[in-house]
Amino acid sequence: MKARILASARRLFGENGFSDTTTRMIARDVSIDVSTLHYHWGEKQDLYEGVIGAVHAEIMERFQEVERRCRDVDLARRLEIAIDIMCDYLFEHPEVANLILFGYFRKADHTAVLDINISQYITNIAVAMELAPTPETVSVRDRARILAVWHSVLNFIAGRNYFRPMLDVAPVPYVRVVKETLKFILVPAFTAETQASRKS
Amino acid sequence: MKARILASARRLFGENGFSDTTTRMIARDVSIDVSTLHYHWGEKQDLYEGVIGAVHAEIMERFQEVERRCRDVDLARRLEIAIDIMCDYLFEHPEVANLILFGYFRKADHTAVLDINISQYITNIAVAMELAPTPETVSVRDRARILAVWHSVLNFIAGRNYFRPMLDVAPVPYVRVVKETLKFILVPAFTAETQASRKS
DNA sequence: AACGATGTCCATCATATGATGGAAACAATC
DNA sequence: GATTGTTTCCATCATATGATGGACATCGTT
Repeated sequence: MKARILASARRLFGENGFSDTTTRMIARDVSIDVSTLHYHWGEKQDLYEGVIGAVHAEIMERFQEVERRCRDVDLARRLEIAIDIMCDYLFEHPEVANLILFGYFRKADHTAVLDINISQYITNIAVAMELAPTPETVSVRDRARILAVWHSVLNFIAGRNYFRPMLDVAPVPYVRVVKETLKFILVPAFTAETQASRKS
Repeated sequence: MKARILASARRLFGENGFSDTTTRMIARDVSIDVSTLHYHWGEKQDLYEGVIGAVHAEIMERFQEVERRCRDVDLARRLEIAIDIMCDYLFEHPEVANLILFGYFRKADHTAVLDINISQYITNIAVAMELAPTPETVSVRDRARILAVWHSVLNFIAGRNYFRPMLDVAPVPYVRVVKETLKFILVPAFTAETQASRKS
């Protein structure tokens, strides 16, 4: 039951955000009483943290997958692999994109465990892309650049119901358009610079 | 008074979103009673629409400025001008970035006037960049690409308190990092393709 | 000064929401 | 079958919030 509540909370928090999701909505979605929810998860905030924690763990798994599949591959291909994996994951779990973006806006204490640690994600990607040898040596520029792309992925997916009609494409092609767009923007930028620095 | 309420509402809605901003918060910010607020603006939703309307008008003005300053300038420079103008404007009015992003998530009727019409913005930029001769002829690809950059701008600014410490830069350099990052990503991507197509 | 229009505040209402206590159902162990 | 621990539900509370009605104030016009 605790797990069923978590799953429902994850979906609803993702759809409506923290404030616009009531404990009663979640309870009704699972067909239980509100007090049962509180029995298992304590207060609303605790349930929310449970959701964030689970999502965080999932994302870290995906990054490890990126790292595994990027070994002995050149930069352009590494970027493509990273985009493909993250897009596939997020399109399959679109509530994750929403949850992360909602997190930006929460006026909570951003030092808490509650927060999804974006910095960690960014650094992980940078290292997986071999833009730097270790997490400590990732430059501000590279982090900012990865961040920009990470934003784009999240926004394309969190705002899919908004942007898809605007682009006038069906759901399946939309995935393709998003991937192509990201690759189009990202790959030339990074590979061009790397080639230039290698020439010297 | 009506204007003072609007200004306060704009700031607070931008900080907290629609649901987490109460009419009492706004009233207290302007040092008036809640009923005075309702007297001037009707229900909360109407006030919110007032804010969105004002912001929308402001943004359209900026796009016209972009268009003016982009005449008789080559593509790379046009892109830089657009990024500079929009970044300067949004860094000066960061609540605008928040309001637009909050709009993505609102579960409202997205056909209403309430919505900030992103599609219109995107098309306007594409035409100003001379990626297409008329608004009707802007391709899906170009719209998606502009959209991706537009996302990045908004996220960098809406999430500035989140990302700036993460990048470990001071407020002033942060603006520079954001602009540089956007240009780094955007300019090569678009100019490379244009050059390629012009070569043939 | 009288009057009406406009603006502002106080008191109040109805509702939604987070949360809890206690009773009842259920399950496991002896 | 009794006992104990766990889970679920019903009833209820305290509070926050959107919203309104009516009284008072302010100001310009006559």
